[in-house]
Amino acid sequence: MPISSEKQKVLEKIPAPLLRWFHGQARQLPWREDPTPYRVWISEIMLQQTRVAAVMPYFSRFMTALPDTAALASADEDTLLKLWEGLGYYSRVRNLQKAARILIRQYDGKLPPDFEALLTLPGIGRYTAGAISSIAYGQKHPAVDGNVLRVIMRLTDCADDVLKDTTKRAVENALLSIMPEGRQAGAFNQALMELGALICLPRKSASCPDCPLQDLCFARAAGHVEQLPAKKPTKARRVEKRTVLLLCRNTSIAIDQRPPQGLLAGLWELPNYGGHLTKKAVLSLLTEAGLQPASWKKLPPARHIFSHIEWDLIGWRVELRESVRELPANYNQNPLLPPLHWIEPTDLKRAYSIPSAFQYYLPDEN
DNA sequence: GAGACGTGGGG
DNA sequence: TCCCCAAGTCT
Repeated sequence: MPISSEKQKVLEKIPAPLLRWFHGQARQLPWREDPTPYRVWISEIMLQQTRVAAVMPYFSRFMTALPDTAALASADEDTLLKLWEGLGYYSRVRNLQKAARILIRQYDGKLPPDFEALLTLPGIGRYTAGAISSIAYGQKHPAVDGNVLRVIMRLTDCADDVLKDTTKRAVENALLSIMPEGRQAGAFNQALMELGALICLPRKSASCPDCPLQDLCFARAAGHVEQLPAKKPTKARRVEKRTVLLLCRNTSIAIDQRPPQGLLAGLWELPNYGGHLTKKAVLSLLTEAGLQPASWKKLPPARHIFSHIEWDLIGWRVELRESVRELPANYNQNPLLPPLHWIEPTDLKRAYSIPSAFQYYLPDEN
């Protein structure tokens, strides 16, 4: 039992000062202006593991391009990925469309108000289902994200591992018993998150003197604020050496499309290979594919950090012979070289989604 | 339960 | 430079 009855009593004192603070200090955010179910849904998906500042431009653009579930359900893959390019966790946008198609088929194109029904939709887990049902529909259901976890673990001076599902469930239960009904349910959830985002910040960044709940906070009283929330240490990410090729032919460059599953699924990329390839190795690769290098330039090394992988990158810029107008018919039979698409750099920006992992080797903008 | 899944900002 | 982390979900 992570939260004693004594602490549960204190939690009961939270809603009033918290809501008062929220109504005075809440940020004006695009999705708060007109919190329709669709807008709340899209914003919540974008906000998963992603900062408000990063989401802002994506949200407006997305809402303009795909203003409702019908538009989302019928959007083509390229449009979808382009709208998400740079946001990361690309399965989110695929799930968004899967869910939209389900909504069209089963729910008259609308988000259902019930937590349980929302939970069945792809991409919607307990947090998001709680957020949509409370914010858009005024249903009394908690929405426990990283902010809320931090706030509650501190208020109750609880050192349970917040990465554990049982901890999250316990917090949901504690909140369910103290949160208000109706319209205020959504405000309460947002207020908790807002407090975590603006005041009850991680580690040394916490601004306890500004906190509307400072007098109710057990961690503050015990001097434990900086140590909470507790998390099991993260495992080191694995390092992968890769070699990126910037292949140029006249004004065009070569890109290929990543497989539909896994890391950066379906996004476009510069051709790249495991390991750090020597010039000789790249030469034999290209020669086997029937391509004729004319000039070479070694590009500076770069490091790209994903959540679970680290790419240790080197790159080669290879100018192909202009005389090679047509690619050899067998080039895409070469298992070493993926099917290449030769495109103008301006078209790349216009129509293809490229993960930021390749930014270091993309031709300069101008 | 643990690992896959991105990116960029801030201390 | 390095490390933490941000409105999580799926397998």
